[in-house]
Amino acid sequence: MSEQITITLPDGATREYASGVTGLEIAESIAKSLAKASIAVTVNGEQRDLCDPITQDAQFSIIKLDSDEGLEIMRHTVTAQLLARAVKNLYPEAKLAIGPTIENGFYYDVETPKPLSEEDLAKIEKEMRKLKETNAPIHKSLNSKADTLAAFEKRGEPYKMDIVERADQEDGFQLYQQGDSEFIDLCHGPHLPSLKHVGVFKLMKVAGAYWRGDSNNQMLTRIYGTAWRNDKELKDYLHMLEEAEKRDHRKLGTEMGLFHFQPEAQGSVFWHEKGYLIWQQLEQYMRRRLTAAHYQEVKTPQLMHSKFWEQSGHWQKYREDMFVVPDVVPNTEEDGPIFKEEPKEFLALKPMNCPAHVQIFKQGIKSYKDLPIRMAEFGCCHRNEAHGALHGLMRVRQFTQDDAHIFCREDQILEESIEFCKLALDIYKDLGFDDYTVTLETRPEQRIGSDELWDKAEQGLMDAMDAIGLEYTINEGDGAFYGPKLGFIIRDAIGREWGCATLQLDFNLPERLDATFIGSDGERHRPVMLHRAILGSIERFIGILIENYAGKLPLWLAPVQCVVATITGSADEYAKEVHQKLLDAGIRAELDIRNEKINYKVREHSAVNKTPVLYAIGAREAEERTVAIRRLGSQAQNVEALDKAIESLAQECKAPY
RNA sequence: GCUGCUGUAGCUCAGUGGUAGAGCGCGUCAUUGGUAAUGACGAGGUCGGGAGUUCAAUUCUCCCCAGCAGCACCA
Repeated sequence: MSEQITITLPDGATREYASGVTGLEIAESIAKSLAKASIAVTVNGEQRDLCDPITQDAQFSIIKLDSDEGLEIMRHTVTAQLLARAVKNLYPEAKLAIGPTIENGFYYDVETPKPLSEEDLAKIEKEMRKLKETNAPIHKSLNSKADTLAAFEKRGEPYKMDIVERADQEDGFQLYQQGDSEFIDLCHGPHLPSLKHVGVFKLMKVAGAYWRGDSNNQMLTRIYGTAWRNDKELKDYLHMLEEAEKRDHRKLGTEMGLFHFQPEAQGSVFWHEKGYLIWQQLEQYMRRRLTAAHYQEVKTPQLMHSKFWEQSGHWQKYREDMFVVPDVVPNTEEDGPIFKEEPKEFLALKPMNCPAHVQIFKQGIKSYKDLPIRMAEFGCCHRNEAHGALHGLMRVRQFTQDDAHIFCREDQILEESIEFCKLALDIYKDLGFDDYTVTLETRPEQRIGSDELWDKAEQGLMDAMDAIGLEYTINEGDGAFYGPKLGFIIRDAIGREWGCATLQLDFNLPERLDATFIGSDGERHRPVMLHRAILGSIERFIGILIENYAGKLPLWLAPVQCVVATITGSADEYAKEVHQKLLDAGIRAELDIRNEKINYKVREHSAVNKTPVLYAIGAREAEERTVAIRRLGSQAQNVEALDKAIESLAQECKAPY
């Protein structure tokens, strides 16, 4: 086989090699040092092992550990080779499932007779280090389905066998092996050529996970770990984790006295006055934006009869997430049953606002000239979320959506979608989020409506995106049961992503609930419904804001914008006057004339309460009618004349819209 | 809902088979101070709930409940 192939390097240079040349050989032919640093290669856009033969002309590049791909390959090797083997060494009866890489690390799912706990991690980690010390080379073999199954059967690995059995291919199964050890792992690769390329790693935690992600299946132990090129990278990462923990809105919310939860109302928020001030600022800001965008605000019932939800389809498709209330007078006898009679009629708390909005639309006769109707509601919804899903403000059972439904003609979809996207992005900018991605989520298995309607709906959203030039990725099967949706995902200050805004195109509900308008032809037509939200849930969005700003909210959102703190009791009277002037100027201000030192007050209002502005008032300020201004996060003190200071602060406290 | 871990003062957490401790916070007093914790004293707890083992349980066992992490789900 002396056929020649042409290899094109990233810089465009080409080189000739005999067919069957390996990535390692190519690297060696370029430079010995390069070969040493290589851990894998990319051949025509596909990652391959260094030892894979290349048999046709190819675009070729070398992957080193210093690239993102290289780091991911290293993590992959750490989990599949070190972690998996360490577990098998320590617990020979363990069964291996899968071990992929994830953001910042990796995990491996294993089944052990006794679930592993965090205490086992140190032992496993030690074993991993021992294995790494061997610096063993990693070999790969290609195997037929039968041989692969036999190999895993011999080792008692039912999960691996399941993966192989479900695979489409008949051969070419890649098995990786360290040196001459008995241990093998199935992997699509590539892997490091040798364990000596492994950097630093740390096992983080264990958690339960279902085999194949299906809650009907066996629960496995998932071992999480992280791996980096060197100690510094690991340290930085651990530091970032600490930072995320510090920003936890549950912790900050408690410290700042914003809200609390208690067991009798799990998943529902007790908003304290300060937390509710944030809420009101946000809600009022949204209301101003919606009004300016020609939305009309409405309010609809919490409790509605099951017949209503049957019509909307929620009773059939969504009932397990709904709170259902029997329409029966409860029994008041002591120790008696709660209900004397078997309830026959049921009401349900609304989990969504849309069907109610259709009812408002249906009152009276609508003309094509009335459309679009943009109906908004800060709608309080209840959903019976699984206990384990509840998480602070991020996932609650009672939440308020900044919801709206746009009833329009088909010819108005494009413009309405475009206007919505512009509005959403502009609002995010005001709220401090500039970084976002967009997804299109298509028809799920559980759905109502014909395939033709779904085709039309999905196409409609794609057209709108194309018209604005917004890039999007498609998530198959993630749509709502009544229509496809567009999702806006914002990225916060420490790089975490949150799905918030959504635009859902719905041809189904108007039909189900028989909403019509009279067209220019005098005939009845179906309106299209665009379900849309920008914040998503106000509760959750406040949680995101708190974490994004680490509690240091921008002035216009801060529950207390300015604290007037006295240095000495002799300044109390003047401080009271300053406080009143701030209130008169519409600034949310507090007065602190406690018998405490200024150091104490500064710490409390800054570090604990995160108040953006502090006016320190001593005898000097009272004498000169000034204020000493201190900003959150700064040591600087600015002395300004009282009236001037308040005037500019009032200006600064204005909401962005 | 599933798996694992946790539950002690308002908060953060020590601790023990013989009914409990710290720091912060809170209250009182002293202190009137100049920018990220002034000092002293004091009050405050059926040790998540129930059952069991035991002479004795906050401690050990079991069952519930709740919280946390992850899974599944999702705004």
